[in-house]
Amino acid sequence: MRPDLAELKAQQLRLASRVSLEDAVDSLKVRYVGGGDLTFMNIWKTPTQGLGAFVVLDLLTGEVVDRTVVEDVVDFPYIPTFLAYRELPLLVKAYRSLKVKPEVSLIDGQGIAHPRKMGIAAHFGVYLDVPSVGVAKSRLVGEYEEPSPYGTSPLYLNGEHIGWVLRKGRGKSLLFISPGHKVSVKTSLDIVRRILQKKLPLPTRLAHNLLQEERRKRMGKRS
DNA sequence: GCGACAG
DNA sequence: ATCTTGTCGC
Repeated sequence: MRPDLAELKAQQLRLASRVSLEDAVDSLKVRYVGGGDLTFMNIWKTPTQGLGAFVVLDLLTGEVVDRTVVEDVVDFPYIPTFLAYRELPLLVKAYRSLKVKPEVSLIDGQGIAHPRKMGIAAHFGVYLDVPSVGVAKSRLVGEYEEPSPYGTSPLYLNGEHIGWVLRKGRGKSLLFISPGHKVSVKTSLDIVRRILQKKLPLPTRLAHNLLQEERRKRMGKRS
């Protein structure tokens, strides 16, 4: 598959103009928070079989109220800044199969912390018109000062404050947080801080665990 | 031209 | 992202 990157770039710019950074969610009142993630049967191969998962957590009771795993062929390579074209279809499929929809979705990857302000979390939010937040384990773009242990520092892109870098614990594990859609820069951080567990927000971590579990089940049945 | 580059 | 558990070091 030879993607037309110039065309996709133009599409990202069009979508970026539709992002809203106004809060449709209140970080203190939000009850249902979702986490979405993907895994691949063989990441070295494209196309390959992929699994997508979504978990919805009820912050009031601490219980998981819904979770789904879906499967499909993924036929788009990983190209930096075009991650959504590889992962969004499965993520959307997983989201749509939920019975209980979250009020806000946390997506593995960047929100507006992207060269064209259209990371996968922003793309997801605009595409479905739902609130979303990007949570990445490493940097794509932006400048920041090293956060002190247990601290947070702003992430800037061309002088604009577009997200946060969070350091959990004394090691050097960082978390890059930015709004996707219908969430402000400030609220994106507040939501994540409310549910941070170890290194990742709990719903994201649960989706990740669910996928690893599901992945090895299916690997055994097919080789 | 060179390096950087989410998952 | 995957291969992979316990183990060494601050």
